[in-house]
Amino acid sequence: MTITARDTMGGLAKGLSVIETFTADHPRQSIAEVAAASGLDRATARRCLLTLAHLGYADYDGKFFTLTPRVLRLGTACLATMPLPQMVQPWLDKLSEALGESASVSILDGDDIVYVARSAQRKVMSIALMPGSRLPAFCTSMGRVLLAALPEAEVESRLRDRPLQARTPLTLTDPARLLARISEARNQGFAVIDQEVELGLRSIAVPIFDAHGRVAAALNLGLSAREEPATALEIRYLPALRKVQAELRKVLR
Amino acid sequence: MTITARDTMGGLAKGLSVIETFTADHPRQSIAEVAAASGLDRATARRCLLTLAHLGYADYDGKFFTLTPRVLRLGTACLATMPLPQMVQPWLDKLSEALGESASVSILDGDDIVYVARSAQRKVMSIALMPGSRLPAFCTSMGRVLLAALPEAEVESRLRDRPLQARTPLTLTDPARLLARISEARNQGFAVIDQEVELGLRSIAVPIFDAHGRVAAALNLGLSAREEPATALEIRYLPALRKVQAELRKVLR
DNA sequence: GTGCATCCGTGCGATATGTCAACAAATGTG
DNA sequence: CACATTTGTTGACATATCGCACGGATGCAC
Repeated sequence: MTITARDTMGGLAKGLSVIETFTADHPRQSIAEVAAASGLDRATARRCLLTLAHLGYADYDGKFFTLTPRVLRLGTACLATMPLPQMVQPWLDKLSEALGESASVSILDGDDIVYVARSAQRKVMSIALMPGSRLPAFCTSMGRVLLAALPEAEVESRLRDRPLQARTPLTLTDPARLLARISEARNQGFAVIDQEVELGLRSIAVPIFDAHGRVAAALNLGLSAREEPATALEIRYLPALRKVQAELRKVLR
Repeated sequence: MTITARDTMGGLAKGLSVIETFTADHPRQSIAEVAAASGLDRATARRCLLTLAHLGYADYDGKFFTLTPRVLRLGTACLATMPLPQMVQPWLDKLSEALGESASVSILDGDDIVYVARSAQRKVMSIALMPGSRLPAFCTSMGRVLLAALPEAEVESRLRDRPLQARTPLTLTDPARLLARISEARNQGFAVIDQEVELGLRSIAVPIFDAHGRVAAALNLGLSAREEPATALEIRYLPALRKVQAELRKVLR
């Protein structure tokens, strides 16, 4: 079935894009700012914003709009519909407790990985990660593992199309070398990252398969960078990850 | 300024209500199911759903729709715009580490408290709480403290209007007694809950004030229920909470 | 104050879209 | 298999809404 203009609602698309214009850099916006950021006409942006305010998704002080926590319902509605988080959470808790490190599960959404479950132990990252948090896929261990599950050509075009922004001096940004690392992850069945997201942080990830053998998500451990070489992570942590991977493979879908 | 029909966008309101029909109980819905749940005409629900699918907020297999992680962006957009989580996170981390217990900050949204930041230690609750998670205000320590900041008449009408569902045999559901406990929280400046949310779980909360003296949020500690009487929590944990409360009062807004 | 710039709210014609009804296909039922 | 029910889709019409343009308000520089 082909989608025609008759089958869609422009107003909804516009309103959602308005919500997405609110970022950490632009938490309070006037009508004109939202219009500029979303590419909508001011009159249209105004209608979207007033509608959001009327429904309780936004506050309006007569000059600026801000989003309200009500918007969070939309996101939690989504998380709640995913069976994955609830299935993996007990395993994450066991894993992180046994190893004394933070364990997480994420899935791919566009160019980002999205955390869907997490069991945090001591803090090694400067920012607090939580379900819903996003990180670029290309420089994270879970991202590499998830990208490795896609067709190679797809990955290649993705890496070429978007600018890859280095987050630390160690971040790999060369598409060719990234592709090589992703291939390596595909062949080995795991990925190790050494301080490419944040200095002092290493991580190791494995894919999570469902019963059909499809990649459903990625599981990782976040570790502080020590003196031992990054390759030691594989020996020390991979067996535990593989064990959870095998268990989840039995129960998923 | 009064809001007229000319100033709003029906399509946006309908689309958002469609998103909210997706819950843990209804993760996969057909057009007719969404129409019934949202009260929209089938044709209208269909347009909303096709639009969401077209924009990548939903998947469609020809029969059922599901939400995609892209919807999470809406929620995280909201969390990212809130200055509070980032301001309080370091304090939460310090507090939870020093006491070895989980600390959280939440705000009020309607009848629910919404977690906006959390630093988890050992697990005492059966469900994983995270930023964006919701619990009913009336039976939580943070909820009591936040309700105490509202006008008494407002609280009274809220407690009367909604049915108060007991979560454990210990949950208070009598409006009059709840009002008394909320008044107590207002007078004392803190609230203690003993296994009203979940058996085995106690918690103590204080309000977080901004520099103007307005209640900006609530801060709590989640504790496992032990043999000591619940009143002992006050002596053991209140000083640390008061300290963070005082520090945050200086830096907020 | 004047001129300039920006922003908000509003009126209007053109278009998009909601509502309702009808219909065909799918599904359930005896 | 015949029948009743539900579901997805389409068409037509009334209405909502878009995008544009204008006027008034506000703030700023000089």
